[in-house]
Amino acid sequence: MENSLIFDSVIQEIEHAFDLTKKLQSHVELGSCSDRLKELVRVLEDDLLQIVRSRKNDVKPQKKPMASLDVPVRIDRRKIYVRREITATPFDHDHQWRKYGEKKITGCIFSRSYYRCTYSKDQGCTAKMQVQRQTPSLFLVTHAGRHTCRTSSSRTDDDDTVNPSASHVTEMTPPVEPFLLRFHSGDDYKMEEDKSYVRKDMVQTSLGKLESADPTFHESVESSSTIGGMDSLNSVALDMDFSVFDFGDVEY
DNA sequence: TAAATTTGACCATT
DNA sequence: AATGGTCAAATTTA
Repeated sequence: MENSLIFDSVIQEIEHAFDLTKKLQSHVELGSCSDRLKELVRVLEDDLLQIVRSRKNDVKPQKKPMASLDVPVRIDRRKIYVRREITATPFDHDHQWRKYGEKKITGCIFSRSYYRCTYSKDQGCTAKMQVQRQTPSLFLVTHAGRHTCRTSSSRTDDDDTVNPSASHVTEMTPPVEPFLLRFHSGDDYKMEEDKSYVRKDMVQTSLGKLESADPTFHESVESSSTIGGMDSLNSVALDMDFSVFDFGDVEY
């Protein structure tokens, strides 16, 4: 029980390292670094990728990793229940959400989106949700607070319990088509789809809705001929379906 | 035209 | 000053 949580946390850290390495590699590839250095970074990235991939061969944590995950840990009034999960399908069919903000987060490629319950106003429901796209196909979803609203679509629940009857999760369509991600110089990034780069401001990332980019904004590729691992990342990401990896209380 | 989203401003925290 | 969360006016969508 406890172990699966730790296991997932470690994997999470490695994935983070992998992401950082990709960043490093893009800088190295585009810069005037020695071939030796470029090679080293490639090896590093490959090694991390292998570790992430090996996860599939290990014992997967159950869909319901911990009983305690289902029990909101409430300490005091200043803290509210928070649950985080990484998923390729950041949908919540049981509740309606209203987006109220979007923010560029330092160190993150994609913007973070902020949602509150649609009925927060008329029913005083305080449930909130953040969606942070981390890779082309994975989203970190942070739920904060519990739904107190009563609507036709929300069932009995004292929800908040992670309740992915496996079918409910797996039958959902992935929010976006797989596509490649590459970094450009500086903090800029661009999407690659069919050998074309897409301008950053053309990319919509709210709740998995990815608006098809305007073709007129495509640019040709110059230097980044082979940044390996990106294809691999895609496949890895798609292999990793729903899993809960963390939870905790957060001050508000 | 009501509801939902977008987006820069605003604010609190560090 | 930088950062992240929220507000709210403008804009888009159904």
